[in-house]
Amino acid sequence: MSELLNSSSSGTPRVRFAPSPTGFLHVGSARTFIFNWLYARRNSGTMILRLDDTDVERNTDASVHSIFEGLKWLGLNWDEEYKQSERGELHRQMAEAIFRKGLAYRDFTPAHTGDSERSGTQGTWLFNPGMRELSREESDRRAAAGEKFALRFRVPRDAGDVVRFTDAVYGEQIKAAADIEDFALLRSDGMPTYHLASCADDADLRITHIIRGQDHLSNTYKHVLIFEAAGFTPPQFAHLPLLVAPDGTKLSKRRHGPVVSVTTYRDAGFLPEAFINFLCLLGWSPKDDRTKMSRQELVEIFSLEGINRANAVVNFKENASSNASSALSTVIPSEARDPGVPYDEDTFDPKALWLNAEHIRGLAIGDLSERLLPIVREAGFNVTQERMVQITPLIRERIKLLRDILTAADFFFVDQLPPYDPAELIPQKGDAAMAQKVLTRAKEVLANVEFKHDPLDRALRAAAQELGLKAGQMFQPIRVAVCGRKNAPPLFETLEVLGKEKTLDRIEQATSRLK
RNA sequence: GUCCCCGUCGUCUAGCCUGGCCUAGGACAUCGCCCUUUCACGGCGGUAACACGGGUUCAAAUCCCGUCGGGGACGCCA
Repeated sequence: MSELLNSSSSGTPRVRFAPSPTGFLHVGSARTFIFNWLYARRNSGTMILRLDDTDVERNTDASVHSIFEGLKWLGLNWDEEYKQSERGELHRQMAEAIFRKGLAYRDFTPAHTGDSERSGTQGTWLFNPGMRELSREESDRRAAAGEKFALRFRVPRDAGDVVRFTDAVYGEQIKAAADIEDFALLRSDGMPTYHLASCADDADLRITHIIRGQDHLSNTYKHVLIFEAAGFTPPQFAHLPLLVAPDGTKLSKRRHGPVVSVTTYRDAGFLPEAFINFLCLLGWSPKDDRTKMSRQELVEIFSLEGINRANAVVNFKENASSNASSALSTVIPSEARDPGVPYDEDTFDPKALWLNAEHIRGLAIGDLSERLLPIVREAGFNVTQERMVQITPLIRERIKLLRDILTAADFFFVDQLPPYDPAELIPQKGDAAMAQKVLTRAKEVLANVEFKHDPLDRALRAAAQELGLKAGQMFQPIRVAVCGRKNAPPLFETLEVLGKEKTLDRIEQATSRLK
């Protein structure tokens, strides 16, 4: 019944992402943003970004940058933006209103006292003795005398009192008021706490759906209390299962390293759309067999019903991440990083990698080459756009991360091939002499053939037959001579793109290496 | 310690609400085969899960209870 009233009266949804800028944007936060965004876009709603910067001590500009940077990369936008620190007046007004109704009281207990006694005490702390019962007169007198106090919510204490709400994901939630402590609304310096500020803003901004991490599920009882005390109907809640590390604990930068930071994925060469796709599949399902989905597709099919309740593991390699890439701390701007330190593919969740490769394969050549070009140039190679367009089709199905272009197509970019083991030139069931014979013949043949796929194909196959070799035995030495390794794109296409001059030059060099 | 949440292949998940169509489906990873000039892509196939114990029922992954396991919250942090 209440659900009906709520949804019919709320009009278009208004959702918000409210990070506290105390660190880089991490993957869990990004997912929360995405789910909110998807919900807003799906239902023609409004997406609001609110910086919950109430904690002056811990907020940093760098963190705000990191959040914006991450969201920008993901291509996620928002319609309204607020800073909680600029809305203090609103928060105090709500506190005042609650206090005047007698639903909050002043607590003159000095701050930071409960720490040690709490751990020693059996059972839950509920309130500081003596404060909840203080008469209004005495409370006013002490406040007027300038005594510092925190404002606490007067949680109902009658037997049988309960707080309840319906969560779109976790269903009916009921908790005995006796299990909720008298939480603070205002600190003794007059600043609002998170609970108060958050609720005041959510009410003021007419937020209709609060979609956030499940770590807030038990805070929600307090929020319901605040909303109701201030005379507002609480919004709808939808709590998301947490993203956890392979060890089952909440993702944290300290413990798990850069794999929890969004910019790490960007710098490693993930496609934003693939990364979004991956994140969506953690804790949400389209309920059919689809896995690869475009942003548009996600907007079309996203719904709160598809969210599940169990925590989802981001299956990265813990050791690899903390050792191999600790130097790549995401706090350091990308320019400052050592480009020589490669991202280890093994650190990432294999499904993220696969999805990325899947999205890469789905990209048009022009699009992909445009994304590849800056990476290649940043690595110090001089490559034209035209050339990149030629190379791209040869590696599109061979890379998982954009940065893989650097290792997959290196031989196109350099003048001189890095040293390789001449033994690689020797074909299957052959010897150095055979390799020598192949390369010598190849040189002659290639000197007089048009460097296009079909003529190359015909000429080299014919040469193989002449020499009494299998095609593979013919191609392998040439491939290694030209690419510097056995595993490479198809030979004829490669030769065509590489050109006659470089090809002949490299074969020449290979023959001398064989000696 | 108190309260809350969760528990299907190694991982992400479908199925659970509305018991039978589930000898539990898909995807990634892994293994094998095929395709093939290498690699990759692609195709085909294999290994692999209802945490456990009790109920209820003709019938339980699905409903109930308990146990165990995991996670989260209990701040004048957010």
